[in-house]
Amino acid sequence: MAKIQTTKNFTKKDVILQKAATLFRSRGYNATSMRELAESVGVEAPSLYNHIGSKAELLQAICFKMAGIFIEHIDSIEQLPISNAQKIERFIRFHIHMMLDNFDEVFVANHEWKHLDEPMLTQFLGQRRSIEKRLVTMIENGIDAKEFKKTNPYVAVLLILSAVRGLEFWQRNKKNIPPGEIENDMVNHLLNGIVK
Amino acid sequence: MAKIQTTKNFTKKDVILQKAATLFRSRGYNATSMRELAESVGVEAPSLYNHIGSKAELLQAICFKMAGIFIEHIDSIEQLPISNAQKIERFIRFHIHMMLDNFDEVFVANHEWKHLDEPMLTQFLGQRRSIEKRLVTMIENGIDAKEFKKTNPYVAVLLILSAVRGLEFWQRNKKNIPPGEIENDMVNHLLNGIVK
DNA sequence: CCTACCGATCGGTAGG
DNA sequence: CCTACCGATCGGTAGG
Repeated sequence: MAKIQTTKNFTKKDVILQKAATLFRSRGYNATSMRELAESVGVEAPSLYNHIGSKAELLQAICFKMAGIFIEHIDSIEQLPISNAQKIERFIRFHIHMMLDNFDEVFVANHEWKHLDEPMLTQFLGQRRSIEKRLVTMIENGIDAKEFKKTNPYVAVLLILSAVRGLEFWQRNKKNIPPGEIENDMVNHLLNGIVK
Repeated sequence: MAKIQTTKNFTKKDVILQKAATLFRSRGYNATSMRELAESVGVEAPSLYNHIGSKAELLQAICFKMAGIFIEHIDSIEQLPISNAQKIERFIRFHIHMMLDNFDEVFVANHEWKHLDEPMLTQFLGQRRSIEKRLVTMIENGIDAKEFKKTNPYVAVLLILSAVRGLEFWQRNKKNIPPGEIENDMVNHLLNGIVK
């Protein structure tokens, strides 16, 4: 029996979505033309519309796919029988892995969502706020349980999310530091600080 | 002798620049049309060109003005007779104040710089890298002086810069927390962590 | 999947 | 500072 060929299990739509993520990330949503996208896919611009409905639809697909992945991860974390500090640490590590492994898509969801049309814009912001709220609750619970110092939980969550998001810039600099070292240094910094 | 009127010491160009910063921040550089900008200034689009050279020039002015302010601040900090940890703390507080007081312009310099034309793009990235390098040196010196824990100094600098930049999102949420509390909580988190 | 082409909108200029 | 208008480019459609 021959081995089943799984290498090219991507539909044309998948390819378009992936190329769109790369272009939206590097040039921005508005600055990316459908002609550029078509060229990067290897067809003429009108041919794209045999696989997709519109440019806006591509942005929506990317943003909601990423939001869904984060929500799913928080769902799973919340049910674990571990301390709040450990939950936050898990989330930070997951977020870092997402940044490193799905750079283009996470970047687009983080920066280009503002070009979503209504009502998706409102819906997306609602999902993001929900993620933030659930993290805030973890911090609050951790403060109550004396795991964390007293601090404003919203400030802490925003600081953590933004700090990890900073790995965007890393991709450009590309210092050759092993990813594991980056991850551990960031987790230590965000949980325990850098001052001796 | 009448009191000299200083209230409206802004040139039309200043007004245009300020409105441009607000629009570029909220809608993005490419998504902002000169017609929108004109309307927000209160003239017809072609009239803008009596005061400015091009749309690209507006973006340049904003980006390099911000870069200049940060470079100037680091110049002053480097010469102070204080510890490296204190220098980093000063920079963090300065950065926070910039985020809170010059939100639109800092945001544009942080996010829309990628739409700069060459050779300004290269020049801007050079200035930014220079700022990062000088902060890295402060962290390195602090590690050598046993003020900071051993950690990758590039990771630490990127984490700090990105974390403070996260105040962008704050503006949207607008929880009513006094700015002083935000500032102190962030400084403590970035220097000493949140775990007890 | 292509060629041909659309209406809309863009940044910017001419001329006064 | 305006009206009138330009060439270029955009997202997307028609028709095959």
